[in-house]
Amino acid sequence: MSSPEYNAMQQSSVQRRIAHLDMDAFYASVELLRYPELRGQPVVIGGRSEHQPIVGANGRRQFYRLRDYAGRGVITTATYEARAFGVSSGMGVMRAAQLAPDAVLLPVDFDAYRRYSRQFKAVVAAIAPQIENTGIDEIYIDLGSLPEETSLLAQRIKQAIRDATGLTCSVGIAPNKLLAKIGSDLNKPDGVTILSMSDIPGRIWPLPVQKINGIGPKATKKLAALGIRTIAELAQADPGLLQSHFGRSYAAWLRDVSLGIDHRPVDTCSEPKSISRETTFERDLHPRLDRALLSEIFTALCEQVAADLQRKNYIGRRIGVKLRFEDFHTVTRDFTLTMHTADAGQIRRAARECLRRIPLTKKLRLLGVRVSSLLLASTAAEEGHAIQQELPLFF
DNA sequence: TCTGGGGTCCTAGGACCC
DNA sequence: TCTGGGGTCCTAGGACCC
Repeated sequence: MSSPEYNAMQQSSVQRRIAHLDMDAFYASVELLRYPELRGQPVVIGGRSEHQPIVGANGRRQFYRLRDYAGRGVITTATYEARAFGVSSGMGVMRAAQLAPDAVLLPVDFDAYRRYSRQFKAVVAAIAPQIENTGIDEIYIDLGSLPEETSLLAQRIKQAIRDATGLTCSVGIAPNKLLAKIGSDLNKPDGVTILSMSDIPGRIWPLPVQKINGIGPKATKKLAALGIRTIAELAQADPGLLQSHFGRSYAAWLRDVSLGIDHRPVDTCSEPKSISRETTFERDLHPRLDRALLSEIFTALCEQVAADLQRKNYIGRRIGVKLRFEDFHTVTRDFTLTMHTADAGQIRRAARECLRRIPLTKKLRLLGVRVSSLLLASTAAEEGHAIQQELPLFF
């Protein structure tokens, strides 16, 4: 790209000031508040739920170690000490146990993480109210309307979070979400990174393409096959080549992000699109021989989804199921009702119809139930939407 | 010793309608 | 026998994210 073209790109829109705030090793850090004696040790969160620490005869807590674990499950978070052994989130627990057998293993406690999540978001909102939720442990913040100098503002937000929760976070501040997100990762943990468009050649282009939010393992591999490994190489790539391998719209997006271009707004009021529950069985289940158990699990999932909908005040019209077979092949089916519902029985009947359309020839590993095409129940009532009534039992 | 659970967004074909 | 283009909804799958 020629320099005038590049300059034009930089000046093409009004400068925004957007922060991406990412809590450091969030789940693990919350656990360390509860078990401060583990600070400084390799600790991982994950696996199944039976690994609560026990209090020994001497009154001291006894923790499970990774080497004691057998079975399914993945690591959701690892402390930086555990990451030093090569353990990372998404990794199978058994694989992690090979890398760091002495690391402490703790079960996930989502209720606790959600409490801390609400707390840190409330703290930020008191300083900068324009917040987009993007996960339990991260947010985007639109700082545009605040007068304060950028680095002071970042430090003030970080300090307020630390005072209120005892937790640290990393912050990236940039003219758009793409760069803010990359920035928050550049100085982890407990860091602040401020980027402007003029930092792109020096600080963004040397990074590997997978640092871009939206370029995952598949795209990284395809790009590598074309000899493209860094964002600089992506920026220099022939647009025609990219288009022939990735299609027109993804190729155009790749080019934009390689130049640091991203016009997405900070979305401060998003509604959920779907609500689901799924479970991976402790052993693969046979569709016929384990039919009773499967049926029990299936009913429970439908009831949980219905309860989630009701608690969050949503009704949905599209009901879906997800099956994963022993070979990890995954299929989905869904069905659109004529009316919205949050009723467990209605959901179960529709989901049952979906299941009937899947040939069950292999053992099952996972079963899930999903409701989408959601509507806020209160809105629906005001606007007179039809809501599916419970049918008589004999129907 | 494989690979959790909760999501979002995109694509693509077919039905159906104008 | 062959002949449009566009829009929307439904469904299935897949990539990606935390």
